[in-house]
Amino acid sequence: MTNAVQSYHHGDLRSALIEAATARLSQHGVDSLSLRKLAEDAGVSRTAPYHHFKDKSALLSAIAAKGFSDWHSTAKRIFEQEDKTPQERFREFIHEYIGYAADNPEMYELMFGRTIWQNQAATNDLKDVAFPCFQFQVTMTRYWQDKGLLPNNQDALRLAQVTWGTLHGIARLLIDGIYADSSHIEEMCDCAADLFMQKQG
Amino acid sequence: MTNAVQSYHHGDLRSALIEAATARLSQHGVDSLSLRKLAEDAGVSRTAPYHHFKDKSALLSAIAAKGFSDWHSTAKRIFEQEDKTPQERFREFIHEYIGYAADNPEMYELMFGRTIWQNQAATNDLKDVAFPCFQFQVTMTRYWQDKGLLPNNQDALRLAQVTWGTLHGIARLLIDGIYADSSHIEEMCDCAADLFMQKQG
DNA sequence: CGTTTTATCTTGACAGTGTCAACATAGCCT
DNA sequence: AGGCTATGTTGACACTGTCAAGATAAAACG
Repeated sequence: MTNAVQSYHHGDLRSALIEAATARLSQHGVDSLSLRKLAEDAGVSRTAPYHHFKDKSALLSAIAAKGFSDWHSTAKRIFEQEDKTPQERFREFIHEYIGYAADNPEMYELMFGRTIWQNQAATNDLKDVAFPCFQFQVTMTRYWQDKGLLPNNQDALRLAQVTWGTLHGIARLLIDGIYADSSHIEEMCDCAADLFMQKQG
Repeated sequence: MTNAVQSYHHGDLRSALIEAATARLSQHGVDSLSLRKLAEDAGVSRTAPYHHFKDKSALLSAIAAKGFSDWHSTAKRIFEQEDKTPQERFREFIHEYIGYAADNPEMYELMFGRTIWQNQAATNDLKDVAFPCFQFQVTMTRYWQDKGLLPNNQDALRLAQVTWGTLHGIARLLIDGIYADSSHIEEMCDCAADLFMQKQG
């Protein structure tokens, strides 16, 4: 694609690396993602990436950051649909969340996996994108509490952690292939939604 | 410990490897767990482990199997306390589940992480121990439905997947350090329990 | 008992990996 | 024009999982 003249300086290696990494990620998974292969994909030597990313973790964080940015947009779009009832939006959000995870398992694994979060390894750039995304979960939760969909006697932050935890847990059970397969995704989502909104039937 | 005479044949290398691995696991994490180091710990050459485990994944599966076995016992013990009400046991189970994950993060990560489950990599030995453990979750769910703690209009399997998913998700958010820290574990557990048992107050 | 089979352990080797150090190039600024 | 700095290069190191081929000891068998 961007292969005009093979010059000493690549021109936009950083973007090329992220692009190559994203492609490889969705096809072969996060585990088979090596800096050396990415460098080769970009037509550059093994250690060139180190001039754009501190280490492998930093590259992965950059990819995940883009994922969070995308998901944040999707979440907002769903939440701000004025023509639908809060309950409709709530259900849609659940289905979309699980659907996103099921459709992009490797990206989800990267975004919410321990690889980039453990040992405080998360880049500041990553946190800057991810934290607002988490915060939005709390904002939505508070809204649904106000609308009477979720119990009002619970702290919004705790409730957000629990409801999000539920979605996260279901997503991971699906993705990791643990006692749940993708043939019953919709039923699981509905079951979760029903459970949250018990009082409202 | 088991270091009598340094003979050509170790004697019980398989157990020694699992023991060394379990120790290293809890201290340094699953990522820094190499067959070579384990072999060295056991005072044996690099490739000796291959006579007891097909590959690295098989060794990890063996460790996880022990974890499942232990957890299954704990779950049963909690569930079968005749002197406590179903509701008390339900709450205790939630707290114990999250507590186990928080106290043994590396073991939990191994047991429920993608490392040993992805690509159908799970050993039959592992499945033989893990599946009854999953099934027990369904059994308990059905019981709690009968006792009126959980909604009776839901399929037990789906409900088990959702409730377990919740615990799993909370555990992972905690372990991976994503927008939740260990200082509010109890509150999160209570919030989850309240949410599940809404109708019953 | 001696012999043979089998389980176990060894060294050697290979293809990978992330990452550092030292050096090369080229574009930019003064 | 000259130097600074961003970017790219090769070389090297320590580490990984895993296979192949040979060594040893214990167990099985005649």
